[in-house]
Amino acid sequence: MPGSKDSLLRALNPEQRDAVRHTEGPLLVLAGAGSGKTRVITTRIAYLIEKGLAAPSEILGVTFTNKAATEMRERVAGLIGKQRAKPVVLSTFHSFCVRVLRAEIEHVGYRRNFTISSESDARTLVRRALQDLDGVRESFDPGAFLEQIGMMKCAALEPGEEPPPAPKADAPAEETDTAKKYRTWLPEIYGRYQSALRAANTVDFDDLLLLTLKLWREHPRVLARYQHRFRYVLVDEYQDTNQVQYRLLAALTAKHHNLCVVGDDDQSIYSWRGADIGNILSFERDFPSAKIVKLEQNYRSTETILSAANSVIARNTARRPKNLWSRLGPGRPIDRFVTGDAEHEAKEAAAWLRHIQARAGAPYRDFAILYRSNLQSRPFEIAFRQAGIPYVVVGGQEFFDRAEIKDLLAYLKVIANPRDEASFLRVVNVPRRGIGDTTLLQAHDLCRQGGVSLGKALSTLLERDTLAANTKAGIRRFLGVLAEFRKRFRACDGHLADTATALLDAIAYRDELFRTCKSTEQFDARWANVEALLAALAEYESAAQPATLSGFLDESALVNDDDRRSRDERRHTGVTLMTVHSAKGLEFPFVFIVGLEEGLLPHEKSLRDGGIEEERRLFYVALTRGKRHVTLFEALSRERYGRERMSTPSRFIDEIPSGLIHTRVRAAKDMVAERVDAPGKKPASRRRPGRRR
DNA sequence: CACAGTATCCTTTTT
DNA sequence: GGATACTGTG
Repeated sequence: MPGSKDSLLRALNPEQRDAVRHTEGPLLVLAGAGSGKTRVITTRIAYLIEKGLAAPSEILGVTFTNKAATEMRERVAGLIGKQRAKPVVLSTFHSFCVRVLRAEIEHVGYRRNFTISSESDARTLVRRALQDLDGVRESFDPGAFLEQIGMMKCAALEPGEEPPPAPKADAPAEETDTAKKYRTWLPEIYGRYQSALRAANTVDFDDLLLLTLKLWREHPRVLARYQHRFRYVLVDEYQDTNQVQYRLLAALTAKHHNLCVVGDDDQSIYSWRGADIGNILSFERDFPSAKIVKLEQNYRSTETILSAANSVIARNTARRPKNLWSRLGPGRPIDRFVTGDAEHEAKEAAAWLRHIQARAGAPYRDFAILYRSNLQSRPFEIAFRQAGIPYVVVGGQEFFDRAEIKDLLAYLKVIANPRDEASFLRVVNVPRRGIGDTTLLQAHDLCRQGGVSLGKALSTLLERDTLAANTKAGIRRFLGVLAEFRKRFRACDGHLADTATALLDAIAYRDELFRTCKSTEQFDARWANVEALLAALAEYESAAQPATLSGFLDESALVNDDDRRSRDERRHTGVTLMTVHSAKGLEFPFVFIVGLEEGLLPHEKSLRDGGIEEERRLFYVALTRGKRHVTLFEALSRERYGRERMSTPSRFIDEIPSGLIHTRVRAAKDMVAERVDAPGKKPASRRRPGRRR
């Protein structure tokens, strides 16, 4: 019977059992790919509850993705029942921090109705900081600053402090002039960016963590409440934690010391987001008396796949040695296809998929196409559609990047948070109200003098009577709408979707959209997006306990479309197309890894930054997603920067013992010849003679 | 002030 | 190839 302690343990191997039974004190579970780490976490949660060591609400399980959080919730529910599982707090770091901050942010100098700034809001803020800084009209890239600011924030560094050294060791790379320029301006830009966020009562993703840490630091009594509440803390994918997350965990568990982290240093693939692989490598130093359990039996992949993966990852130096083994038999060799270009690659993949399907009788959902970057999905979508193969593309932010969605969300944000300047500026003149740059410039000056919101500044301008009649009318209408809907949303008693619909009516957004669209098809598509957002509002409304506007906005900032669905709803019948990053934690009987070329996997940007080991881990993650069979694809030529360019095979292919791979060249002979003879953009030394026939 | 057309930039991965 | 910023014109 599910539920009893013994039956919980019976399903585990000895090491897994060790990990579950060691309940007190710090514990590191080094869980190799496919070794049952989710099973350990969920069983451990169930065990703590069954043994009466903690009430469900005293357990906190932290993950990186919403998907992982829902999956864990479902599995815990499967072990102890839905009702008892409910009070267990299972969420991402970011969602957890939003919860904390919604209740306590006033302690650290923000208002409770703060909004979370989107990536594009953030870019706008940095761009403005750059513009204000006249004298430096060099062409700085806001994104580059944002990236570095993010790195500093993840390391818990303030604007004045020394940025973290580039985390990669293998390429010392002397500093270029541009890099130097960026470095000199970084503190200034970071400082301005941060004050802009603060003045707008907005926080970015990193602030969610950073401000929670600050809150706990500066208000020990607040921290004590959380320490008291969460007797047991479990962390999934610990290898992906950054410095701030590490400190949050250390602070939170300083009282009970019951911190259980599960991870695999070989699957650390988020250093670009500030993840610090050192956290998992030095766990026992950070948390003395920690117990360490290693899980090395793999229950997922064939021996062929595993030995390929093992020999690839063995080339990395910064890792804890481990040796994954499996009892699932050798299985089939890894297949590899050399194709002509991206379109050809996709067609061959479709044909190969059909072939396997016919032979193995596998349903579409058993297949996954894994690529390095989202751009690569297109040709596969086209080829699969042509071949009549159903598919689902996972990821890509697209939906929230649509102009109409950004507009609506900006309206909602500026209604929730009147100071949210980025959102304000996005919608003041949507639809056109005759409020242009000149007016806003005046308003801006007023803001700076008076420290008031843009809305206040505009109404002051109205009184001064220096504006065109048309502009004044526009301002009145806009401010009127904001005031009215602030009131209505406050009083709407959970009827968010209806109120939002009324808002759209009030600003005649549908007409505006129709006016700006070139064709009716385009209009239909874009209006459908708006309706999808309204539907999301309605869904949130019926799911959330108290449904608030802020709550919805938090969710739309932190939860992507795919995460919204439960595992059942996600059970589709198509082939899965996604990035290797989003495949982490998943498994498929048949995995196709595509675009195995130098510059793509490993990605050229990582090559420049010297992050080759992380790229190797990425390839390792991709390989270990496969259960029965893995196929590798590469194209001899690929469009890059809008131009067709020859490519060389990924170095990682050669890191797999050649006896495990079976290569087939499907590209035209002359293309193959051309590649071999091509006057090298890449050094010829990359190619080993005789590998291709 | 609005719009259209041109110039210019970049392109990884995601909470 | 594609999005976004800037420019010049109506």
